[in-house]
Amino acid sequence: MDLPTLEVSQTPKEKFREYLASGPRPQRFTRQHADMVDYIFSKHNHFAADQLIDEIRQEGLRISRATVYRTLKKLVDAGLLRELEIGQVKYYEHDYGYPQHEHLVCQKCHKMIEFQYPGLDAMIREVCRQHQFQMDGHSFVIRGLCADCNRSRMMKRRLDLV
Amino acid sequence: MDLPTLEVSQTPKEKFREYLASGPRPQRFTRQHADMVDYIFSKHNHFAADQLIDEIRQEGLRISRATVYRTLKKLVDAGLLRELEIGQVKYYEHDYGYPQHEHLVCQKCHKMIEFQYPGLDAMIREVCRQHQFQMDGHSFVIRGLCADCNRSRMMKRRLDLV
DNA sequence: ATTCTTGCAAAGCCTTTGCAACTGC
DNA sequence: GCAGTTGCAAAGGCTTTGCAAGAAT
Repeated sequence: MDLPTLEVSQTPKEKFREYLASGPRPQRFTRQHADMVDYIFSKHNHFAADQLIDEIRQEGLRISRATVYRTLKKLVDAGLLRELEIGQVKYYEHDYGYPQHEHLVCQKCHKMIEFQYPGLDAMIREVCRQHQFQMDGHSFVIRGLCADCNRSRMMKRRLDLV
Repeated sequence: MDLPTLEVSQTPKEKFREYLASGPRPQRFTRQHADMVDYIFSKHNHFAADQLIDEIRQEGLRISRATVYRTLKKLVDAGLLRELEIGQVKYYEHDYGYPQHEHLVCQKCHKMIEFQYPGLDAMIREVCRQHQFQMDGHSFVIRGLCADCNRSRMMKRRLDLV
């Protein structure tokens, strides 16, 4: 978490419960839902489903793989999580209470660095207007080497030349 | 192909052959390689591996699924194709002789609309500089409904209200 | 002749799904 | 009690890989 969090009036759990209850066919709020929201909003920023499953198990919580996948989808619909597609894998991060941003992804250490760029939002809206395109979302990822990995590669190269 | 093509001095096939021949371990230029480059640069702009396999078959060319995947990877390394990751699937498009651009992807008809935005490149470089990030590439996709699909949805909604 | 490439089928990875048992409301 | 949820295991979609046979240089 690099960026400042926003003020929010409800806890994530309350918001999820509300989302589930509303709608034409109310959905139920289960123990598994509660455990997942509690865990996710106590820690993470970026995570893949598989990582989450491992960590949840280590925490002693019992939720099946299928339920984790199903609940992640609901959390995205509820506006609590954002879904990022990086490589072939879906990653998730907090959406509720956290500002929109883009990512630099290190191809070596897989670190994800968040950034915001002032003009980006206006740019996106302008492009959509020009093409009469009704935007639903976007993904913007810059791949490469982070400062640390780049530095260590430089070091290695210097040593190799000796 | 919406954007103007660039002047290039070599044919894609020549460029691929050259790429394969150079390097510490020269690779071979096979009939399958030639057929794929010929086919891809005679037609497509955007395509997934599976589409390509179907079309290649219909054209009467015989190349196995494994070889298509392996050759696509080489074509990307050679700088002839760019790889786009959209959803869980990899798409490919011409890189050689075609300018850098971004995509609007319609979630209904899966149309891909290309766009260029003047300030984008400078923006990316600026962000990388700030984070001392050594960029290798980027992907920028805006999801939503294209003008056509949006229009037809409007129509339908209007009819539903009658 | 040597080394790289092909084709096949099998495995891999991540994610989704059918179904019977279960549980929130 | 009714409808939605869980867990399991199996299937799904896309991509990669091991290996023996084949082809380019």
